[in-house]
Amino acid sequence: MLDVLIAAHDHPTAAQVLDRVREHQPGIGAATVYRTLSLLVEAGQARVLSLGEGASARYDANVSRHDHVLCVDCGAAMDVAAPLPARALADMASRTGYDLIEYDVQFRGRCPSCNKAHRKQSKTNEKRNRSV
Amino acid sequence: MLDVLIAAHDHPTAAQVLDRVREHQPGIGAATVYRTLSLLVEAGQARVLSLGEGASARYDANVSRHDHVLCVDCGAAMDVAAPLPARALADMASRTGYDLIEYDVQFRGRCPSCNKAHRKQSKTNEKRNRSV
DNA sequence: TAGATATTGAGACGCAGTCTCAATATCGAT
DNA sequence: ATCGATATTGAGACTGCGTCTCAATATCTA
Repeated sequence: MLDVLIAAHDHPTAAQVLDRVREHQPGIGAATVYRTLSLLVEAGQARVLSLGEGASARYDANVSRHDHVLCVDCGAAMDVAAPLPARALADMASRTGYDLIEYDVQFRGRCPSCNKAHRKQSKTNEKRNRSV
Repeated sequence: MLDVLIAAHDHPTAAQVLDRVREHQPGIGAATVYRTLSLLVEAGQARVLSLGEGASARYDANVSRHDHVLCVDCGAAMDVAAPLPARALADMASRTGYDLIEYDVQFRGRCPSCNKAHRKQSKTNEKRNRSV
């Protein structure tokens, strides 16, 4: 199960993890997968990401500190590093009075392919913004 | 309704917004509030935040770019500014090939009061970590 | 082998949010 | 003012994600 997560570099949702695990182990129950996922997170073997508000939780086997770039159209997520200087963290802590544990930066934009589609879209169709 | 949001500085969830609106307008339906909230967001009058994975969406009338510090215990959120240098954004864009629209930084930690409670907790009870 | 304990899967459940649709309100023309 | 067209509303059904419950099964220990 961790293997599945490690093999996946697309930050799958729990549902996707479930599907993939089922390919190897057809009978497995959803509860088990959700449970195990939580255990992995608790044990520090995986992380949960909240990428975007309506979106469901996504899992990442990359446990080291890193950030994400997220495509607003297709939802693709990629890892990036955008470390804040240690000073910034310390400043933030003293400024807010919080005891800071971690942070991450989330960039939102359009991936190259969605970007292309988007330009075409808005050229042919300036006013209407939903549908097809 | 926007007034409610502007008056609220605690980044309320949709449900909280609903409650508060109902104080002034008892008969209002949930659908209307959710709808209006989405409209406000679409119109750029409000923002949605995804603070933490299991959490429900929270709304913020502060539309300018800013970041958040979030308490992992009580969920309190406060605004902070942690602007990235313009260079960093441009670098990130060229490095990833994404067309970046926005970003934000999310700090997680413990607010002063939860922090106090937490220390006391872990002193009296080092092994057990859940329950009372 | 027998009993105690832990893990599992099916399905019930809960919750946030969305959709549907009939009822009501608003607007515009006459 | 009156009528009809259009837009907005609220109640409640519905959906999807995730959790809880619980009986069945597996594992472990003596």
